Amino acid sequence: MLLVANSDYDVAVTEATNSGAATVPSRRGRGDKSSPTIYDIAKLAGVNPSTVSRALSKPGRVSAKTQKIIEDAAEQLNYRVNPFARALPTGRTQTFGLIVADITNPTFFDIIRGAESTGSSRDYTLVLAESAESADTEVTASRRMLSTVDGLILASPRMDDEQIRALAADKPVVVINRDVDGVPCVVPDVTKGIGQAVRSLAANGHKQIAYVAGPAQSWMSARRWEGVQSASEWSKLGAVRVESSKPTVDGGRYVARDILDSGATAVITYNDLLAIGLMQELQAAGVRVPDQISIVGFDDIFGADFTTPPLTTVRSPLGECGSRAATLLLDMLHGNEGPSGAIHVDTELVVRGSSGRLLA
Amino acid sequence: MLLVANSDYDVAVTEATNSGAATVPSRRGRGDKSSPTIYDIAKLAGVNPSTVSRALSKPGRVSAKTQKIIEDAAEQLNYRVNPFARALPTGRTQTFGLIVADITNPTFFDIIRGAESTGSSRDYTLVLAESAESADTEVTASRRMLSTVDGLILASPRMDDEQIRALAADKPVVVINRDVDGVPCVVPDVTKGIGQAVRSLAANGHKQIAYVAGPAQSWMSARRWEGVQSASEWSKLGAVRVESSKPTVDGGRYVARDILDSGATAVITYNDLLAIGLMQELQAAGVRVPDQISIVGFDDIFGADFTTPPLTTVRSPLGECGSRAATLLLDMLHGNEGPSGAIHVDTELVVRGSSGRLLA
DNA sequence: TTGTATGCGTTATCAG
DNA sequence: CTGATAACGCATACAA
Repeated sequence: MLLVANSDYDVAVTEATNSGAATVPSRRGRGDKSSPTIYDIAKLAGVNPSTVSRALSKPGRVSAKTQKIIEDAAEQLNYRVNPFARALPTGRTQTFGLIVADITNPTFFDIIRGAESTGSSRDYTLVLAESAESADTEVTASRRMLSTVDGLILASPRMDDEQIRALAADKPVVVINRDVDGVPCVVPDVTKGIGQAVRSLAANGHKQIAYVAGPAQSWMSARRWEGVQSASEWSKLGAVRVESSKPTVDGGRYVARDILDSGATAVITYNDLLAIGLMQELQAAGVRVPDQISIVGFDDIFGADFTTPPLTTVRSPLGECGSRAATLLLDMLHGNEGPSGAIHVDTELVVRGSSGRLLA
Repeated sequence: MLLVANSDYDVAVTEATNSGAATVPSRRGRGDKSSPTIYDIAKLAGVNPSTVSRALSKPGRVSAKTQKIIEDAAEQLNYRVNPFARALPTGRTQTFGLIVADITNPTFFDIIRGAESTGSSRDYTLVLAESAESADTEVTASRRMLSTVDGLILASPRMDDEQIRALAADKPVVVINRDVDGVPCVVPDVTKGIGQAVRSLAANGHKQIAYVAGPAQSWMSARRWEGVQSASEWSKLGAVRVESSKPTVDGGRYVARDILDSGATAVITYNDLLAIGLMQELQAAGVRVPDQISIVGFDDIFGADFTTPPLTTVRSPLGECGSRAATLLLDMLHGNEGPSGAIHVDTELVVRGSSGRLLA
């Protein structure tokens, strides 16, 4: 399990000047080593610990005067709340979870980033776990995590709708990259991006286009295939679907043969990794990209522009998805009701060098 | 803050069969909603809660018979310890921290991965935080985190030695990618990899080689420059140092002009990002790689082989560094003394297409 | 508005 | 080997 620490959660500190000698405020009872508690503050401020607790957690439930006294004392002692002690009586942990299929997959990277940064800006700590691409470990990881966090974000979950709803019944849950009925979702609308991609391809003389599919259980892969089909129909292009073994660079390499056999002159892949592997293999076989075959990836991950030619891709605003999911979740944690339908974010085509005019 | 969840920390569960109807074991006093505690187990097992605690935490401090009874009861109730409640009296959190400069930097990715996986295998949860490349936020983040975790790993820290030692005085600390006196360190030994790189360059006819430096505060960048210097001397090559504005792809682009002006025909960069940006810019200017200029990166990050030609690079075993740092830290947490000197791991040259024979 | 008393789930100390 | 009981640090009903 991995946890991303937010940066707040303690009283502002102006580093009490190391003034003179022995005025070190005496710590608690036993071994000096431990950090100050609300009891120390209470003693120093001349109030009851419970008042300190109120002053530091709830705002405005204490007189402005004592509020200031307490804050000053806290600052002077360099006080920080003990998150564990706080979590015990309240049940709230100021923490939310995010489950991804693979921590090292750059696709999830931006999601993580987005979720952690908006979480952090609202004093929440992100707890991260990966499912190792397995639906089973995904549900166990979720279950386990749910007992430790205040809410949960599921990114491209592989488990089935019913299991997701079961989790959502326990604590607030938000899903990314998939539309689950009855559960708040943030899902990129692929139609715009795919539409742009297919029209661009058509304008460049392509007649037959192939879609390299992702994992069978991937809800998103299905949506993307649908998008490619309908856009192709609209643009009067033929569209064929080619299966991949796994959504990785290697998976892209393995699929090169099938692409060649398909007769397509342009291909859209489920994700950028597949596109990169495919392009490498094609080029290694002497196929010129984009002169002979145009390649369009999906997501615009880190490194998509490292290739030669740089990869044309349908950018999915992963960072925004993570960020909006976190916002949604945090709002729910603060009493707001989740939205009824799914929240859609736009995708857009990023034209780089791997797609272009078909040369006879 | 980000936290990577480990996968254990609960009693094995065999999913009590949904046998019949109303035999749901009654939960605690009030609202049914909460999870079972050791009190529930105690009641069900007919023993005292404290005995349950002993049976579940310490091994062998309870009779084999009651041990089994308790474990069975725990399993039946689907019991999981409450980490917060446990942390309170013990101070131990089964958690360790990792501070990196930038979560999205692929260099740290493998470190994170390595640390989290070996941590997880020993029932520890990784807490991750980033310093946003600032020494100041780095030390505050470390301080804050130190109060929440059992130990800390610092990856490529920017703060100065004294601050690191101060942290290490509080709780176990391990440093990666830097040698700090008096603190356990895991640092790649660059001499081997750089030696291989320079000899390979020399063998390919290069006479003058440039090093593109990283951030001024980077301890590692200094070591790498030293390595390049001494290896060049040994191979009778000239070596010049070129400064970069920032250790990113863009930083690499900006430095292209200086490289051309330097007269070097081969360049080794502080990291792969710089190498990739440099290569892109050079190629855009019509320079052929590696025919006219050879480029060697550092680290072998994700995407280093996406480029054309694929990047030759000195691989730094980042994953192993993270893993060994975690092992070290966890050992220290379990009473073992930290090693006296730094632990060194080897680097090695990965020859790909961006380096080769110099064509007149 | 503030103080008092109690509980959160677990471990640790002491008896028995 | 096991049971009672007091912390751990904080929050909260309730009383003042």
